[in-house]
Amino acid sequence: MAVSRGRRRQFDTERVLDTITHAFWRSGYDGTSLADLTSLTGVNPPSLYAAFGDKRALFFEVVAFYQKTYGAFTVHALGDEPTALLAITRMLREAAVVYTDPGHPKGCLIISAANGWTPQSSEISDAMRDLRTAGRDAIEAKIKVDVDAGLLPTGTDAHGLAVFFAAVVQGMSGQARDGATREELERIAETALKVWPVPVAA
Amino acid sequence: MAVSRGRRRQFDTERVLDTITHAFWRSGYDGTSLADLTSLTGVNPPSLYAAFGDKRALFFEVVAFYQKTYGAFTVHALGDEPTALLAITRMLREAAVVYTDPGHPKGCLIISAANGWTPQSSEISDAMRDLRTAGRDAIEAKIKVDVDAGLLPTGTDAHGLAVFFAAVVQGMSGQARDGATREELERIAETALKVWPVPVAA
DNA sequence: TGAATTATGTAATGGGCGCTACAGATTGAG
DNA sequence: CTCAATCTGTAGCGCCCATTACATAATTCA
Repeated sequence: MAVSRGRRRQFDTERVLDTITHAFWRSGYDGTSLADLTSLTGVNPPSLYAAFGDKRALFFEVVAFYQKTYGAFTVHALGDEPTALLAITRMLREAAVVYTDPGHPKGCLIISAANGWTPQSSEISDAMRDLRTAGRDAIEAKIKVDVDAGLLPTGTDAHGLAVFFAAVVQGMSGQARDGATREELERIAETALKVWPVPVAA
Repeated sequence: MAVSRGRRRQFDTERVLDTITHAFWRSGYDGTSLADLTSLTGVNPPSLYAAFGDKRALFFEVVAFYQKTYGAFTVHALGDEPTALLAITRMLREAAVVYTDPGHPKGCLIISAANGWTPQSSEISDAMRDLRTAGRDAIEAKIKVDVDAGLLPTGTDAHGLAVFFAAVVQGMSGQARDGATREELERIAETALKVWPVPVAA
């Protein structure tokens, strides 16, 4: 076993994966062709297939890469912050920054890159929808913890709030793709936070 | 001149346009093929081209039809209601109903059917983005009227509010396509309305 | 030095796409 | 009844797509 016997890979896998991530992020699953990827990366189809598998598998690798990098802020916000309010506040504020970063495509890849259009991408859009639903459920769970701890009123509708903030994030991604600025997205975030069940401390 | 000289059209144009609208609404511009449309309507490509022009022109006819029918509620809400609060309230509540109506695809066609994926649909997605921007500007104008009339505080950020509600509508459409129910969308609407600058009368 | 193994580049495959040429069908005008 | 005009169905066009067969280059093991 040990290390590589035959010819060595001529390209940097992570670098190529990053470039491909940008392509899928900008143009979506169906809108990105293998020809696009080879012309962007300089890597020919057989090498891409050997390294990542077919287009579907390649896209899932891209999603995993995206979740570890550009999209990691949501998991970090919900995981690191002590309260639901702090977590959601941080999540929305960082979304405003990331979704409008000039260094990469606008918005969120998981929200916009596959939405169930063509039959061949339906499996992929189902997976993306599941990821979005999981994010929404994570928000709901974070709120419920605070309700149970007495930090939020007993009658707080955790599910309703989670759906609301999930919609706000989805809307921020859409607005960013439509050309909204970071400042505009931050305004959306601050406005949305006004609905919080208890007064927000200054 | 007067009426038709040769063979008469064998299909009901409005009925076919409605069916095609549903197809584009469900599967998007790139995800809907001419073969799909012929199999759904029973009308063959040459007849479609004679009646509507090429795929691009057909889609624009679909958008016009959508705006006159399923999507008319936004224009009606902003045009008929006397105040910005009433207009936006009605718009969001009707969006919750329309976006989850089981009689047609979920969400909003103008928000979801063309988002700038493939090069051949970039002109179309540009047009859709312009329609979305026009809607956002209409909300902003409606708010400004109330600010000028003294119904809202002088310092009210009309643009910020408009961007926020545009994002909420966009998010509601996305949530609907992800499977959210009418009740969940209504919850989003009621929650969003809590951010209104002055207390909402019961 | 060979032989086995892995990666690469070229070029092709079958399939679906938007679109249309063409012949036949249907209608009104004369 | 004939002709011109319009619509319809069949069948195909060229193009782009994801995917891969094949020969060749690079590398390790014996």
